[in-house]
Amino acid sequence: MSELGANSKEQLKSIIDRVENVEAEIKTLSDDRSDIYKEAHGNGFDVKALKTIVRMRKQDPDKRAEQEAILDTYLHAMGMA
Amino acid sequence: MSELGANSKEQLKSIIDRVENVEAEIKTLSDDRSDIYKEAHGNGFDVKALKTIVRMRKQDPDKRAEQEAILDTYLHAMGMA
Amino acid sequence: MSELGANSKEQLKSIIDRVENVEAEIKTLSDDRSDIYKEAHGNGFDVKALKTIVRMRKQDPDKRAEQEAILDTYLHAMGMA
Amino acid sequence: MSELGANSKEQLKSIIDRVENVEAEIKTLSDDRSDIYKEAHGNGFDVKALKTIVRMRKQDPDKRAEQEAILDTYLHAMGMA
DNA sequence: ACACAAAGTTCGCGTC
DNA sequence: GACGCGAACTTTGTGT
Repeated sequence: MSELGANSKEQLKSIIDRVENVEAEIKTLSDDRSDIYKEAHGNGFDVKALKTIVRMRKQDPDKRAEQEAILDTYLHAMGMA
Repeated sequence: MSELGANSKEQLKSIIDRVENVEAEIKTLSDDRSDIYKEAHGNGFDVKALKTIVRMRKQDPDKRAEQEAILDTYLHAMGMA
Repeated sequence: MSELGANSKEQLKSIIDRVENVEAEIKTLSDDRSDIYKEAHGNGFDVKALKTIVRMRKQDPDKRAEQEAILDTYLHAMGMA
Repeated sequence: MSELGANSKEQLKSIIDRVENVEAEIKTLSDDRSDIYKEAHGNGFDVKALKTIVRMRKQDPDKRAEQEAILDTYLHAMGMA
């Protein structure tokens, strides 16, 4: 099997290293988020609902309204609304 | 319909705010990672292969722990430990 | 290292085999479901909304109402409703 | 608000019905799997270890495919194939 | 009841 | 823009 050139080898190592570094940082922040939710839960908040709020605020309002309209149409057709 | 007291309301806003802040940071880092892959692609690397490498390096330690866990717990289950 | 008795060995093989068989059947059905959604999509339906309907019909109405109430409270407190 | 025509309404009900049927079958099989593990547990097997074995057997082929994919695509990326 | 682990589901990206 | 792949999130089960 062929060998990698020295330059490519160094490049490869560097890429992997940089990716793993940012992923480690992401992991830290993700843990921070978990801690916030845990604290909120300790203060009596419903975590599931909190996550729903965050998700809704991320969505584009127009897109959201459109999805809602489709869902309503289907719900109505199914006799669920 | 149930109302939140002024304190809870502030707490709620604070929680959402903190979560959105960490998620913004996560987004930044996630974009950084994408950029690294973009650059690597520009240098002739196959991004899919790079991601596979990163994933495998992450799984290797887990895999090793799993192997040991199997031996331990399974031997125990069979009454040999 | 200890050896498994012949009986236990056969039992073990049987267990693994039976589990893998049911998992194969589950996979088949899961693929069938995907096909149904794919066909629905081809007929102009919004798959995301369809899945929402299915999920809602699975939920206990009382539980659902309770979750809705909490969410409404939070939404109101955040000035989103 | 938008209404569904009679045909679409019937189509919709049919889709939901078919999905719920396959999901019911999936649920049955999933329960079967649980029963197998319950029975195994009654015979002295460690369920967690059994699940680990099943999971590893599932991952092994993936892993092998991954190894080959790495070689192929990575060599290609490095201009060696 | 809580925390941790695993399964299943959903979302987004790159590809064709 | 349809599709498949891989990652992220949600939810369910389990052990403490």
